[in-house]
Amino acid sequence: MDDAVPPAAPPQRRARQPRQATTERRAEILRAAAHTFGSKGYKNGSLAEVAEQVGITHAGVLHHFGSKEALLVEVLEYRDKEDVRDLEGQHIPDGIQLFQHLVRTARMNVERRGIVQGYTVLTGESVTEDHPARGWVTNRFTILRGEIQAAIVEVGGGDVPADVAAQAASAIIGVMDGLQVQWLLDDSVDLPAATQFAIEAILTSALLGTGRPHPLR
Amino acid sequence: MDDAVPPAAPPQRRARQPRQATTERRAEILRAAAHTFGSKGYKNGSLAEVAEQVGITHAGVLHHFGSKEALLVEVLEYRDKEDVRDLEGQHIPDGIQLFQHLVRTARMNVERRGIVQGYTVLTGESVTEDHPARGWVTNRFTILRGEIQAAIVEVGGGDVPADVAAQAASAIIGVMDGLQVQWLLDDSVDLPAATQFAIEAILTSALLGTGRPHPLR
DNA sequence: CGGCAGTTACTGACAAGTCAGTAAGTTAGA
DNA sequence: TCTAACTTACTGACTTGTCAGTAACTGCCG
Repeated sequence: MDDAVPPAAPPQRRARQPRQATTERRAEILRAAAHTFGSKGYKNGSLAEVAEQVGITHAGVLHHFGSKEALLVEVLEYRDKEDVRDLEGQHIPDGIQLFQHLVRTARMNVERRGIVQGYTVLTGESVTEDHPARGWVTNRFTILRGEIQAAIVEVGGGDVPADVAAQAASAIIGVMDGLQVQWLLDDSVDLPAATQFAIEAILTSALLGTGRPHPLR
Repeated sequence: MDDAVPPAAPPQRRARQPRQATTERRAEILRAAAHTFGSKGYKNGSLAEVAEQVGITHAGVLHHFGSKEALLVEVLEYRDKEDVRDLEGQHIPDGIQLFQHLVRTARMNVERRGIVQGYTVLTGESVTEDHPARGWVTNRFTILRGEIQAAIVEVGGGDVPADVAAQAASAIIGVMDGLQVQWLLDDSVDLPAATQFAIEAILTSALLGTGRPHPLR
C-alpha cells in the first residue's frame, strides 16, 4: 500500500454533515424509543408513539433511523454506552466488588422501574424466533456470565472448579432477572433483600470447600 | 292477557348442547393457540395462524371463543388443568419433596423447549400495562411462592423466620425462570445442573442456623 | 321411524383500525 | 444555494371482530 500520499482528500462537496442539533435530536428519539419499547415491547410499540414524544411524525423518525429495527438496534447500543458512562471514573468492578455492585444495582433498580420493565419485556420477547434483539440479549448474557464467573474464581482463589463457577454465574444472573419479574408484578416482593440473600447464598455454595470465609459479611 | 296458564313454560326448545366432537375441537384450538402464543407471544400471534393449524378460518376460532383475549384466558386455564392432571395419582409434593419436584421439573423442561418458551414469552409480556395475562401470571407467582415458603418453613422445622423463607421462595422461583431464559437463548447453559445448584444453595442458606443438616444430599 | 325445527359450526366478505415504509414537497440552517 | 430535516399524503399488509349465509347435525313430534 502507498502510504506516502495524505489520506484520501475529502471528496465531500458542501454541507453533507448533519446539523448541529441533530445529534441531540437523535438522542431524544432514542430515549423516547427506549421508553416505548420498554413499556410496550418492541413489536407492540409503534413508531408513531415514539415520534409523538419528541413532537414529530413517525416518518420523521424513519428519516433519522431508516427502519424500526435499525432504531431498536441503536436504542440497545445507546443504552450500552450509557451504562458504560455511568461507570466512568469508577474502575470496572471485579472480584468481590462485582457482587457488591450487583446488589447495589438491585437496590437502585427499585427506583428505576421503567428501565427494569424495559429490560424484562425485551428479554422475554427476544426468545421468540428471529427477534431483532436476540443477538444483543444473548451476547449480553454471555459477557455478563463470563465476568461473574471470573469474579467467582478470583474470590475463590482459583479453587472453584470452572463448571461450578459457571453454574453459579448463570444462577446469579437468573435470580436477579427472575426476581425483577416478580417484583414488577407484585410490589410485596422485596427485590433488594431477596437479591442480596440469593447472591450470598449462591456465592457461599460456590466457595464451599475452598476454606475461605464468606466475603460478603 | 290470560294468566291462567302455568308460569312460563320451559322456553327450552331443542338441541341446546354443543355437538359431540366440539369438545375435542376446542381442545385442538387451545393446543394450537398455546403453540402460537408460546412461540410468537400473545400480542404478536394472530388468530389466523391459530386457525390455520386446525384447518379452519379465524372466524371459526372466534365462533368458539368469542375474542382473542377470551381464547388466551382459556389457554391458560387449559394449561393449569393439564398441569394438575400430570400430578394426578401422585400426591401434591410438600416439604423436601417439593424441592426434589422442582429440580425434576427443570430436568424435564429440557425436553419441552416449546412449553418453556411459551411460559417465558408470556411472563415477560405480562409485565406490560393492561396485559390480559397479567392477573394469571401474578396469581401463579403468588401461589407458588406460598407453597415454596411453606415447604421451607416445614423443612426448617419452623425455625426459619417468615421473611427469610419468603425471600428464599422468591429467589428459587426467580432463579428457575431466569435460568430458563438463558438456556433458551444459549444451549451451553446447563439448565438442570444450574437449577439444582442454585436451589440447594438457597435452601442451605435459608436453613442455616436451624442446626439441621442439608436435606438434599 | 321419517321429517322437520332449531341449533351448531362453520365460511367468506367486509368493516375499521393499526402498522411500517415510501415518495414528494416544504422550510430553514450552514 | 444546497441539503438536512422534516411534513403530508399515501400504500399495502395485517389486525380483530361482525355479519349473513350455509351445511350438517340433533332431538323431538307425529
